[in-house]
Parts: sequence; C-alpha cells; structure tokens
Amino acid sequence: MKNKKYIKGFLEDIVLHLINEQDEMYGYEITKKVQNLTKGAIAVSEGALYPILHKLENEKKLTATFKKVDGRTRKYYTITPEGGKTVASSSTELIDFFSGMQQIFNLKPVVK
Amino acid sequence: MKNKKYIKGFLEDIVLHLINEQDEMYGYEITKKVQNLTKGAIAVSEGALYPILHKLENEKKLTATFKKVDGRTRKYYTITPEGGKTVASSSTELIDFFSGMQQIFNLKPVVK
DNA sequence: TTTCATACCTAAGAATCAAATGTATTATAA
DNA sequence: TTATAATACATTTGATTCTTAGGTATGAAA
Repeated sequence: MKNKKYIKGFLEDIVLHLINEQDEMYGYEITKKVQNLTKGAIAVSEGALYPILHKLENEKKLTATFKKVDGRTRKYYTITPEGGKTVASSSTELIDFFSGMQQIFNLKPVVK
Repeated sequence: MKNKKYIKGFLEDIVLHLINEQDEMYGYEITKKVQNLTKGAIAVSEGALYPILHKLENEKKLTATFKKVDGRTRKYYTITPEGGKTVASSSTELIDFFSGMQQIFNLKPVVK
C-alpha cells in the first residue's frame, strides 16, 4: 500500500467533501468509499479518520447521530452550514494546489 | 500564503523532479522556480528544503558541487542514476494518487 | 467455532514541514 | 553612504498530521 505519505493534509478535505456530497455518512463507510473510488490507490486509516471526525464535530462543522442498523451502531455525520463554508473555501485552495502541481510536473490540466 | 499543509509528502518528489528536468539546480533556485511555476500557489520553505537536499545527497540520489557565481557560492545539485530510478517510480505513484483525488473530488482527469 | 467483515475507538511514536534565526555577499534605494 | 532588499547557504525548535498497533463488540460465513 503506497501513497501513504501523499494523503497528509488532504484527509480533512476528503472527509468534508464526501459527507457534503452524500448528506450523511459514517466513519467506516468513508474508508470503504475512498477505497472504491480510488481503486485502492488511496487508503484512509481509521487511526487518522476518527480523530478528524471528532475534531470536525467539535468545531461544529459536522453533527452526528447514532443509529442502530442490523444490530450494529453507526455514527452518522452530517455537514453543518459552517462545514459547508469550509468545503467551499478549501475547494478553491485544492484547485490552486493541484494546478500548481501540474505546472511543476507538467501534467495536463485538471480543472478548467 | 495558503496551501501550506498540502505540500506535505510532495516536497521530496518536487525537488527530485525539478533537478531531474533541469540537469542542475541550487537550493535557492528551487524555491524561486516553484514560486514562478505555481504563481505563488505553492511555496517551498528553506527550512524544509535544505534538510531534504542534504538527505537526498546522503542517499546518493543527488550529487553536489559548489560553484562561485558573481561572488556568491551556490551549491549545485545533479541527479544520480539512483535518483533517476526514484523519480521514475514515484512518478507513477503520484499519478495514481492524483487520479484517486480526482475520483474523490470529481475533477477532470489529469493524466492520459 | 473460528475467522472475517463491520463498526466504533485511543495511545504512542514517527515523519514532515513552518517559523524563526543566523551568517555572508551583492545590488538597490534613500 | 548607508540602510534595506535580494541572493544564498544553513540549523533548531516545535506543531501538525498521520501510521502503527492495539482494544471492544456484533453479525455473517466457513
């Protein structure tokens, strides 16, 4: 499993972005979602994920409710208006960063 | 100056890639090159850069020679065959990572 | 009945970078 | 002419962020 180091700094953005898109998600679901979307290229470790979810909840960017599904307790997270602002602003930062990386590595443009 | 946190994990790749492309570069030149290429979106701090250059030199991925230009001493770095291998392999990892990020953030494809 | 998948969580440590600081030279501006 | 900015190297301290490893518990499959 490579690409471990590359995820540094992106985890929070990934989490907020995915929850923002799906309305509600639980932690374990996020790890699987990232695996599927990236075909295993990017892995989110639980040791990193849960502390970030708690931090975002603490910062009122996410709210959470427990639900019992098939005997298992899931903690569902939803984005707050506050969290929505963060998603929007970090999205432009991400695009700037990726554009920069493309210039450095001369890849084709990502976003138009 | 944003995007600070995003650079984590990429610095070594950036350094190797740029030196690989330009044949030889010195540290200060790298910081300026990144600024210009990315229009300020990405900044390489010297506190991070120099230790990485020394580390890569130590690992025999770079070799260095001092040259005096206009009264100023520059330390020019060149890539080694060893370093070339690292560039090649990390390049595919980078592409995988970026492809993954595009899937997550549904942006347009970077590489063909 | 044991193992795998699901689902939550925390603690300790490593890795990586930013900020600050330091030295020295040259060029520019006041 | 003298102060400041730009060039060019470097180190140290500390913060942030993740990995590794561990722990608990349930349900399904072998």
